[in-house]
Amino acid sequence: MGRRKVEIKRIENKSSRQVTFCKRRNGLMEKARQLSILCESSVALIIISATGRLYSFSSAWPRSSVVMN
Amino acid sequence: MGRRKVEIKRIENKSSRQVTFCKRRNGLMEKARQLSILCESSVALIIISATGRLYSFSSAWPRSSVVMN
DNA sequence: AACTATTTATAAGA
DNA sequence: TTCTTATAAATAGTT
Repeated sequence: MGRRKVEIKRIENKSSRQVTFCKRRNGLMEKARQLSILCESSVALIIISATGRLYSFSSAWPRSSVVMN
Repeated sequence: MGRRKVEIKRIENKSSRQVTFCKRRNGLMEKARQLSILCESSVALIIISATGRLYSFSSAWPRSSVVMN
């Protein structure tokens, strides 16, 4: 969704790769949030950047879907 | 993204909630895959439906980002 | 960091 | 229900 259609392969240019990472990471987190709310589902998302930084999202995790031992 | 703008709140109608779950779940998984490839990042995604069915995606998880004990 | 042209996702409809 | 299409949303390249 942009000025050009992009192939899904590693973005070679470092700075545009970082910009894309930031934009798409935010987009993915928001979509995860929306899915959990719209469809009352549980969603967990973990992203680790190439530089080792961690980003995560988790909806509430209903106790009924978790087996307690 | 559709014929109408939708509010982000639980979809009351059961069948349209299921249809939306299927569409958005697929969309989210695909976006997760794209992010991991485009930006050489590690992405893990877990989705559990209201009926308890589990769906997941995980990119390759580089050994260098995992601490082995 | 903000903008906008364009692509992509998807809500309704067929 | 599987396919279509109008429209909303995301985002690639630009400023």
